[in-house]
Amino acid sequence: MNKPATIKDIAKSLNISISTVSRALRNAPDVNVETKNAVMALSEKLHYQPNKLALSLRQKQTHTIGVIVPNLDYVLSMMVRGIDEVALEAGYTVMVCQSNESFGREIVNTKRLLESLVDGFIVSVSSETKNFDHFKKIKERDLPMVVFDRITPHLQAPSVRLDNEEGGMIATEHLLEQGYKRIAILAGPENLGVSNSRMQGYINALKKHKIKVDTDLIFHCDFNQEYAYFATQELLSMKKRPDAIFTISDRMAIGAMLAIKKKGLRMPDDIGLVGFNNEPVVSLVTPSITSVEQPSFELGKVAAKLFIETMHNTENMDHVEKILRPKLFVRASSNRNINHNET
Amino acid sequence: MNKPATIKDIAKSLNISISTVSRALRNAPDVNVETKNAVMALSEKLHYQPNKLALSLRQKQTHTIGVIVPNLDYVLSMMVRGIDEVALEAGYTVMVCQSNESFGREIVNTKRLLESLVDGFIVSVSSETKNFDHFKKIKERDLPMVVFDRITPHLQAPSVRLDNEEGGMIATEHLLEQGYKRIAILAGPENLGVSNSRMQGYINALKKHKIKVDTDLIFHCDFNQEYAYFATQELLSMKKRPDAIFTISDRMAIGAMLAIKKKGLRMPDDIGLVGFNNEPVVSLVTPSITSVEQPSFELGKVAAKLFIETMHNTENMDHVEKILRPKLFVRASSNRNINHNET
DNA sequence: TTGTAGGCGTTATCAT
DNA sequence: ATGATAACGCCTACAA
Repeated sequence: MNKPATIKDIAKSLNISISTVSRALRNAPDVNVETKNAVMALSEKLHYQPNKLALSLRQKQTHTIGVIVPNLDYVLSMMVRGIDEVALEAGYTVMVCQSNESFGREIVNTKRLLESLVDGFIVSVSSETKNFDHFKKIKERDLPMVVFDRITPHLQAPSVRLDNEEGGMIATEHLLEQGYKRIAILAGPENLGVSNSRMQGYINALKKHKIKVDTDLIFHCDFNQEYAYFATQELLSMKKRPDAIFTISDRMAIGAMLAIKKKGLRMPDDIGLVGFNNEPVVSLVTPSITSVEQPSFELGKVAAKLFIETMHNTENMDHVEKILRPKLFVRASSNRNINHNET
Repeated sequence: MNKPATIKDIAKSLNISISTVSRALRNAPDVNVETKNAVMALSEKLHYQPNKLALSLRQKQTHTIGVIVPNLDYVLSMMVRGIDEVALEAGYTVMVCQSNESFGREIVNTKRLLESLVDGFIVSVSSETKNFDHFKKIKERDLPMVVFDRITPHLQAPSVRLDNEEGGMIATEHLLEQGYKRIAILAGPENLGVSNSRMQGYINALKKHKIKVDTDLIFHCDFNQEYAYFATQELLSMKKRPDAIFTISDRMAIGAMLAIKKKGLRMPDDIGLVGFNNEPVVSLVTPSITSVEQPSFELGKVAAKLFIETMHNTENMDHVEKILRPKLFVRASSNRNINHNET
């Protein structure tokens, strides 16, 4: 009872050939009803399950998708859940690897998944990655690959991403509408696409409103809370300090908030603050932080769907680009209207 | 160039037999140095990689560990990283499935992983699970299984967990030392082991300090922020309200904090608050929340190590139980000493 | 309608 | 030191 039953066992037990069993199981048209029933009954009884390894070996596909992500923070783990959901439904299993934002780790993960003979990849590249040769190996094997979230022009592949420019735009315009005049931006590393796009949105918004872009108000720093804290301290010690800060992630917004509080400034009165991602934490802190939401779960689903299309499609789809729209959630940190009405 | 090379290709190309190639590759002792070198060189050139499916099929093991977790929140994702770390080093690949705290989903995941022919399981059971038949199938297949974090007496298997009783104990004693007299506890669902253990620790601490346990101060509610919010509101509207609350998770602590603030009470003066897990969020809110930390990453590593031991060990290890110790991080929400010195 | 045989990529057991 | 062969579990021409 402890080793799984095989078609061979069934065949022997029923005194028929293996191929007949095989046919019956996959109910081929040309098999006698009686034998089919007999096979079905027995396979049921023995809890027969086809051996995936044998199948994969034979069919040369594992029905597995390799997913590589830089980390599993709130946003990405939601995206992965979206991917998982769609993949499962389509009969695929998902293998998730974290690169921990490390280039080396990303290479190792790619290699491991390639060795695991996944049928294709859904990838979000690490912030450290500047060389893309390891991904080219995927193409060389003719495996489908979809990039999502952190996309890059260096990779020719169908992609799914947020309209980060619009995200930067609506965040900045919101601050302008609230009457803020000197809006600073805490951007991420200079080579990171999402960061640059959000910053471009910020610049576009300013231009649209005929406001001169002041490069002193543009700050690049690492993608985390600590750096944002120190960067904000610098910003706040300028002779003409900004009266609002837009950070391109919520983690950075938290860092900025700590620096603002330490300086003794109040939000939204003295200074406005807007983050990005709309993670749960922004509504837990005081004041709650306005943030740009991206439809992460949905984005993951779209990525998986696109992958499956790509897989079933013979023609090249590298040019396909799905772009989802962000949405602003206004909260206390930047809302002068509401706050004035509060007790 | 697009299909991976096989030993067959190498053999043909070198005009030697497949088995010789196989031996050379795994550098068996009885193979001519020259041929070995030739094989090595060519396999290098062709980027030969053994086909894992074929290997697995042959050896009847996939070198894959199935991991089932109720969710991927902060604590569990750290644990999974710990598992991953050790597993990788030992040559295993990890397949992670989330049950989303759902019994049905847990069954499906078990089934899928079983079908994927994983070599064994590392499991943390969902809060909804009361029937364990699906896990018994694992045993029936003679596959090793380690349970971690959310363990249960219903499952006979080696286990790794936090000393939750001690966690409840140190949290409660800390509150007592800070001078709090009427300490309430927000516990989780009644059937959840971790919850009961932490509560037992709470009770033990009270008993140790000769304080009568008041069942009115023991509140069971769902494991999340919202329920904790409402439960706290109820607690605070008692005629003799508690002067401290110990919640068995940080999420619940946040809920409690919101209710406390809404009621206009101040922490730590009017009321003390201690959470559990030491998630990053507890140091971001105001006031920061005292919390019991569990060594999650370490716990994951221990679980994986135990798994590998179990796998390589013929004798039954079901009785083995590894217990890690918690540590209290004192913060503003319960620290009357420090806070009195603050401006 | 059913059975035979070959193959997916690998290793292990025999021979040679 | 090397080769032929069977086997892992399954599928699919092809033959019967």
